[in-house]
Amino acid sequence: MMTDERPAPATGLRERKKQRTRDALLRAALLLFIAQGYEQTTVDEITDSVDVSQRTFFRYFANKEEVAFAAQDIIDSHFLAALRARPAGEGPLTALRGALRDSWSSLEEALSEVVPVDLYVRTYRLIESTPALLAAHLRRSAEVEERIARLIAEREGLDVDADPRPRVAVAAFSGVMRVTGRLWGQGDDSGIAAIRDLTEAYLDHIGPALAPDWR
Amino acid sequence: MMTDERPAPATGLRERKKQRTRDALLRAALLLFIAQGYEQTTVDEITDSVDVSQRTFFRYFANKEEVAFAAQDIIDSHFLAALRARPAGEGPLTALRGALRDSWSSLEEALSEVVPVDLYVRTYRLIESTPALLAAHLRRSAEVEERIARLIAEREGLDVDADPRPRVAVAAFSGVMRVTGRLWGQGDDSGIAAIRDLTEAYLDHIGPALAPDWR
DNA sequence: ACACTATTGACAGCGACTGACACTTCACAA
DNA sequence: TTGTGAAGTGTCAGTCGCTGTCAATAGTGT
Repeated sequence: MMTDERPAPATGLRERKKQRTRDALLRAALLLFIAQGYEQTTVDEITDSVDVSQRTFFRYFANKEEVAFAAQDIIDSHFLAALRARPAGEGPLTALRGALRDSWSSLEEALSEVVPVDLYVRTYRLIESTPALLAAHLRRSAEVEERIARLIAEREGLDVDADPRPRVAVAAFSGVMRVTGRLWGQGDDSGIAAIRDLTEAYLDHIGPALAPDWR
Repeated sequence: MMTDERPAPATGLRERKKQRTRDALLRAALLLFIAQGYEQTTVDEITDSVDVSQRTFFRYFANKEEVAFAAQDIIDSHFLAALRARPAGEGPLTALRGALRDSWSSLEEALSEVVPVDLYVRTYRLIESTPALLAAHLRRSAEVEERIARLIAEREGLDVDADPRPRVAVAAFSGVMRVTGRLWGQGDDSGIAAIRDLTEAYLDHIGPALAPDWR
């Protein structure tokens, strides 16, 4: 659920052991999901392949869904961090686009510490094509949007609940990102560069698309 | 799941009986959801209070969620119908706003044939505040958005997959509607007029919010 | 009145998830 | 180094959403 704090130095043997089982569960789950589909994979299958009890799985992940969003968690907090790092002088949309660029560039590195990048890409496709996961994804995204809106409002010294602009801007921005994310998942080119360029291109159309007349 | 066709004249006694059990299940479920919360209500409770078997419930509704969206179904198809009815000459955003107006005005009547309006309002609040239902709501909305985008593309004689503008425009528009829907659910004034005015006001901010600088 | 078939109830079973409790294993201090 | 407390885990039993099956019942058209 979007951890903001770093996992702490991990001192004892106990900690390391925990980390290892969590990793094992995560990878086993994602591989199984990709191989057989999300709903076709039972929690028992996951835990059997890691040789822990089913109960243990639910001690690490609140539910079966959550394991599918481990990578997305990182991406989201990565973006939020990038946004916070943008210079205060920038306008809202400039900051958002800048944060997008920044987070794309350093993403692969941060991501691969937890999950191989190509595994993430295939997981993302799975999320987009599995109704239950897509629903969870959208709900999570809504939470992130709210946080982004608050950040933007803060940058501009506004009250989110009084001025509509922060939420409206973020809604438009996020809407475009949803569209490009979906298209990326459906398309052939699954590289990080592809989604980045696609998003940039679509963001450029946000102005023209809102013109009263397209002709 | 978004019925486009009218329920047909309903001839036989059999049909009427079916309709009655469906209605009974629907109302009983919504009342229980509102009274005790969605997750705190079991399907058995619903069916017991209508005196049918649990199996019957699942013959009328694919899952427990679905029953919560019966009203939303009507609203969505109502809006789509309104959009289709807008004159071809209008620009995309004008048509969307027009459709919004049109559907608000005739909504209460169409809605109350299935569910009392105040029951719907309380159900909506429940959806917004119940994570599982919110997720389902967002996924359903995403489907509606796709249909809207296709309609807009059709109006403008464009290819949805080639020109980004239809999806981008709809994404921005829908994003704003999500925001206002959420605020409406949180606010005190739960009348239809309130959400209508709020949405109109927020839509007016979509241009300014996208300006490079807000100062 | 008579077959025909749509609708239902009863029952069994699966999979996600939870609470309770006992057991193992690490951590830390005496 | 050893004893003690706590953290982590496994086992078991149980709830709830949901599905398949099959026999019983109740409208329908002749």
